Amino acid sequence: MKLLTKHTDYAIRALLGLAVGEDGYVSAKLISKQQGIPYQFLRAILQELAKKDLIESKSGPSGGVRLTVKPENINITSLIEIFQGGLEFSQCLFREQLCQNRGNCVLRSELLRIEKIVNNEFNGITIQSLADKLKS
Amino acid sequence: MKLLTKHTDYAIRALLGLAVGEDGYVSAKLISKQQGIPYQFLRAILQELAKKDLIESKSGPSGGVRLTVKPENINITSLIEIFQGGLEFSQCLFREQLCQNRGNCVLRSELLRIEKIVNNEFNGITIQSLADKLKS
DNA sequence: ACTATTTGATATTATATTGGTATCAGATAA
DNA sequence: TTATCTGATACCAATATAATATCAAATAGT
Repeated sequence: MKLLTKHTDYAIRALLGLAVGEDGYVSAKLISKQQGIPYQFLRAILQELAKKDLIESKSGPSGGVRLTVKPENINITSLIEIFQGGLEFSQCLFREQLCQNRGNCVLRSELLRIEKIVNNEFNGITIQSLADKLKS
Repeated sequence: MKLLTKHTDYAIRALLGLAVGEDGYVSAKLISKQQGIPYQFLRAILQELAKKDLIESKSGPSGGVRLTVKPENINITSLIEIFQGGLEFSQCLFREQLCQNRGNCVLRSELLRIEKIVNNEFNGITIQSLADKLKS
């Protein structure tokens, strides 16, 4: 069971690469090569990050993307939100009807509790904190 | 993103039903109806639970399944283990090669840390504790 | 013995999610 | 003008999950 999808995983790697690298625009092509991320897949991810204004882009030669937000202000929770629509550990218990029996509900409340714990943990992990760990 | 698959979800519901219900064998047919679980799907789940000796079964009319383990000794972590092979939040970072760059590793250690927290929480949730919440 | 009901075992299909690719237009630096 | 880049979008592939179907063996009641 994966907590992070490839989208989120690659987004973290790409942002981490931008954070620790030189200033200025970096092309998707280069990031793809450096981080071992499939090119077209990465492109889609970067476009999404640009839409959410975490990075900005420039077309043409010497173009690429660069951070617009400080690495310490980008946490994993927000990336999970963007690429996975949040965690929603208990969604499976809803489906069409909403809580057929009480048994669902007692489990659901536990799942929501755990979801909060995990979200809180991810809130504390930022691109900067990962970059710091990388250096040490 | 679902933390529990339907297998685990249904297993919890079925066990919870057995725990709060009358003693003696209960047929899959009845559990299926009571808990709103697809019959054949439930059968497969019950067979798995029987193999793991959490329940025992009897064929024939008036047959069915019943608990062999006290509800307080069945926790969610063990069910996740049976039906999902554990959580393994960080598996996505391995794949074929093992840690292409250091960036993976710093994230991986965080995921492992969170995985432990979640496993610990699920360890504290048992069929009995859910049954208790159900009554209150 | 016969029948209905149940589980054991196993194969198969369906659906949803995730992961990845391809294409073409528009921007821009040299 | 050309090569290099992003924006937008459509599409395909692989995998995991969810669900169904079938048949043999066990067993209780008659």
